[in-house]
Amino acid sequence: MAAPSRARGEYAKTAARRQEILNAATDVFSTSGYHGGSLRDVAERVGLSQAGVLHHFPSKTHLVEAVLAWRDEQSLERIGDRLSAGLDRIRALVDLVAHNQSTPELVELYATLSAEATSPEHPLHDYFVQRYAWVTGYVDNAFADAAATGQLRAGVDPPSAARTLIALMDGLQMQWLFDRSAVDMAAEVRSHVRSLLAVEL
Amino acid sequence: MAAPSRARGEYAKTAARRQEILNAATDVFSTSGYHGGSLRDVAERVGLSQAGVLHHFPSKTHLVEAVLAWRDEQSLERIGDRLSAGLDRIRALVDLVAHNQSTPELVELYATLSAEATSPEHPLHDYFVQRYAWVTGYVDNAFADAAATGQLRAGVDPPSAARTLIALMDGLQMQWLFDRSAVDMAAEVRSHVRSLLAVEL
DNA sequence: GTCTATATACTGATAGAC
DNA sequence: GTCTATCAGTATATAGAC
Repeated sequence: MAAPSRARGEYAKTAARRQEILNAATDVFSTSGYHGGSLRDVAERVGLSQAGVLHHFPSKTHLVEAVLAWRDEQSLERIGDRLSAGLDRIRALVDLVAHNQSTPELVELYATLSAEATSPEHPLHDYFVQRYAWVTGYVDNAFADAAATGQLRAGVDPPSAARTLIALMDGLQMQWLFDRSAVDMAAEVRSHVRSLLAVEL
Repeated sequence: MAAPSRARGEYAKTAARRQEILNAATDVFSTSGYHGGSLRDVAERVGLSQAGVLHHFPSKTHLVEAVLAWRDEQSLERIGDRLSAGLDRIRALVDLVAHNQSTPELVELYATLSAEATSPEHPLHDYFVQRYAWVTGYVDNAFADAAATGQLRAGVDPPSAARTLIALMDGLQMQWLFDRSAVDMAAEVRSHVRSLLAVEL
């Protein structure tokens, strides 16, 4: 069997470089959005030429998609132990909001890109359509589980509760991005969730 | 007294042209944002050259600021009879949400621009900081009035209720922009407000 | 008031040397 | 894997004719 022509260390170096680029790109796209951010900005931060960046990611669109894929993977690792369901899932969500308060950069990334992507021609439009569908379904299932075991206050409709909770989270993020001392996102979300439940959170 | 060198009709024509440009600019900035939208796009829609547009508005920043000033003026005319206070103010807000459902373009304009403007270097950053401060105070006052007359459910904190209501509205708009059949913004807002009140809305 | 022409700068992407 | 050089496209803004 022919061994690969490069030693293992070379691959690791490439992977590390890709990671550096993804980090820099997160910075750039979160502050300037997709349209406003440039490959040259990204390249400069990582000490590479613009063409150097395009060696690792063949286009700007590929790059921004890779950023989101990587960040989603990370979020899933945080939340995503598969046992979580029902109220546990809601608890994990509240914890995620609390955690987000320590990563304004990521919050800004999703807020900025998703707003840009409401336009159907935006390269990330389909990504965010799918993302919203997935998140809504995820939370809806959790509330439906809770309802089935009598943990939901009377009159609370799971699908509506899901839409509302996600909307609240997104909207609080906007206020928080403009003034981080103005809002305690986790506290507001926790208090809202409590108002939906018939049991302790 | 020397009369102006132009007849009244000339001024009216200029004002009409400015208005055409503002309409076109609303279109462009709402779909592409500030960074993504270009003066040439605006000019093309209104049948003018790019330099022609810059005759009426000296820069892109002036133009987008004029768009927002004009739209704010319109919104204030809708909501803004000065007698509205307390619960009436909240009712007017819910009505505004219902009305917004017939103007997706405007909803998109504010959603897109405000997300872009979270970055402090964005030309609209200060505008949106002020806007959020004003809106939050406006709603906070309404809830405080309601609390003082016993119209608020026990345990509801006016500042928190204000932040939460605004967040809910902003967040619902995002979901609605991605899929207008997925959310009934007015219904969700109305139902949320009811859960805060000790009286009928 | 509107145009054409232009200055200046920056964009994403490609070609090819090393 | 990274570079320089470059292309073609677009941007905002200005100068000056009409």
